[in-house]
Amino acid sequence: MNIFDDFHARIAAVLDRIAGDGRLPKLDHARFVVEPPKDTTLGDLASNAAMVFAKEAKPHFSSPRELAVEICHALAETENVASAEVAGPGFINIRLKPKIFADVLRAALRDPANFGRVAKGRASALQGKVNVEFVSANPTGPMHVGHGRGAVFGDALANLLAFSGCEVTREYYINDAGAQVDVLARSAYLRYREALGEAITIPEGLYPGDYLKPVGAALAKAHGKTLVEKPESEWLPIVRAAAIDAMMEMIRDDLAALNITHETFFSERALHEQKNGVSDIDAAIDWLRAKGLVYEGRLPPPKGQLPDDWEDREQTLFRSTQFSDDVDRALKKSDGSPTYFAADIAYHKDKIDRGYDTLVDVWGADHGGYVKRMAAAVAALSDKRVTLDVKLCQLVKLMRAGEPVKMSKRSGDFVTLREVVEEVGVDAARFMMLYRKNDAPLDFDLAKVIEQSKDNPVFYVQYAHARGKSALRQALAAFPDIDLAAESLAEADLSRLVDEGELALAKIIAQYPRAVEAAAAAHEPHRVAFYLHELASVFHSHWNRGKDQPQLRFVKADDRQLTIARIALVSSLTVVLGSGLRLLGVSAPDEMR
RNA sequence: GACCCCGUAGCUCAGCCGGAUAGAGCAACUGCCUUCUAAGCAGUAGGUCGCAGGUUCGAAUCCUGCCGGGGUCGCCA
Repeated sequence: MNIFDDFHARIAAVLDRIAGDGRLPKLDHARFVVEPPKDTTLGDLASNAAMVFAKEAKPHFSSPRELAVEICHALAETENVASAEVAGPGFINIRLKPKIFADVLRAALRDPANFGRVAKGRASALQGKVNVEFVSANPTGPMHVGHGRGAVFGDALANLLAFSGCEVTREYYINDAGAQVDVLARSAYLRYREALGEAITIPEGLYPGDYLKPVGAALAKAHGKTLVEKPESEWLPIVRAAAIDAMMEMIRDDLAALNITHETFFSERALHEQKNGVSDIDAAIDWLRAKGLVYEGRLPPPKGQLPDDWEDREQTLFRSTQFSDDVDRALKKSDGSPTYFAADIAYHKDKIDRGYDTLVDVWGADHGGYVKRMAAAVAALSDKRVTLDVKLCQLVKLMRAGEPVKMSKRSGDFVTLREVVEEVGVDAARFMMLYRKNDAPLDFDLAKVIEQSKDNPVFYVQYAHARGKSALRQALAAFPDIDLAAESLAEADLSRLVDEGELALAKIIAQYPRAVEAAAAAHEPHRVAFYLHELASVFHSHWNRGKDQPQLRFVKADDRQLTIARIALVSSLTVVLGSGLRLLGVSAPDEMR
């Protein structure tokens, strides 16, 4: 139940009726909004409908206010409207009867799992099949904190979209082709020889981390000394495959520690494999070539700093400029092998062929320069049917009590994601990474996120949930026979909720469906985190009023019916906190210990 | 040189498909614990929304140009 949707529809109906009289043209209802007013004393809902359509209304309405007046008159006749007034240049401010908020609470209590879910067919952006590709860390070592941010972001976004009616696939693109997995293989090979008793030194350019030791040991166990005698061309594919498998297993474990699982793992290497003499990459390039979007040509040298080894040469190019990229992009390296971009084209073509309507790619900010060409490729490959939304996650700066944590990748002395999760816990790690817009840098303070105080938003929101549950326990202690089940509380006489603090809580609970929908449509999970923080704040505030005014406390030992009504309110609060935290992948504890 | 992101309170950031007096947390200051968990709450103070133009009835929000910070810039992934 979304009261904002409800009134959007009511206003749309009024506009249609006026249009039926010939006093307005057919209007695009998506242009106006119904939202909470800036100042809650103005009412419960506000709409800009009359102002947005001022131009269209001009022939029959001398001012936006005049149109607003007519809309208000019509709305005042509809259910649960206490008043509808025009304000300022033509705002429509609506005050609702408390009954509608009681209805909202009942909706939350009767179907806790689905409260806030976006109604089917509501928003066109929230339908169909969506592929969320995230993490896609190279399988060359353990995940670090930056990977973790993209991981948590992608996972929460997938949760949100699934909750909002999309059919969602979580996907991981394994970069298991190219030079760096060969480097991985050579590094693992050294560890293999080490496991056989050789003394090794790891040269510059190979991966020095200890995490390859078990891979070497496993290889030694499986192959004995047989690989030592083979030339690199023979051992490399064997070692590489084993090392990639081991790295992916490690990465999956790292992700599992954050409660993240992907439905699909897609191998880049598979795109390079020849089937009947043709790879998927060849096929994708041919497909584009048939559309006239691939040609042989020369690229101007990059401006600014010219690479040392720049050589002007003819190459295979994709006409990404036809899809508003800045230059056409190379598809083949100088040795004739496909570029990373060419593989990515084949990969995205595969996703499009699998029938997705929307593709979301979650990348690190250092890939920003890659967005335009990928968007161009998806537009070309799908004839502009499929939209690609690339979400760039900015860097995470790891801090400890205000001081940056020193990290040096060179010495292998960097803090892994796993270490962070083990230190602060899944809940804190996830919440803090989502309590920031994805394109803003994030300071992650290891000391602060485990602090149990209101300064820590994770704790603050979880504490609100625990506090709510505590109130339910207290109610049961006072009235051992009451039924705390949500569906029973839904039958409470909610007209007993008349205090302004109680109503304020009900009103913000009523905003949950709107917050979820907006977050999902914008692909911005952080909005849910901020909403929950605000909800918690309203709750803590009301709770504390009970200190000076005992009659406002949730449990009234001398008034069973009032207690049940208030407990119903608290229960719907925990429903919403639980629902929102679940979307973020953060637990909602019944008590804080 | 080009492209992308960012610039909002002392600090960290919300708000941005235009809407009413620009918000929160921290830090500062003042109050509230014989408690349904003070692990919290109430209040005070703090702003040329980087600068300058433009569009509009209306701009933190959209457009243009600057300034500052970060990122990226044939074959890396």
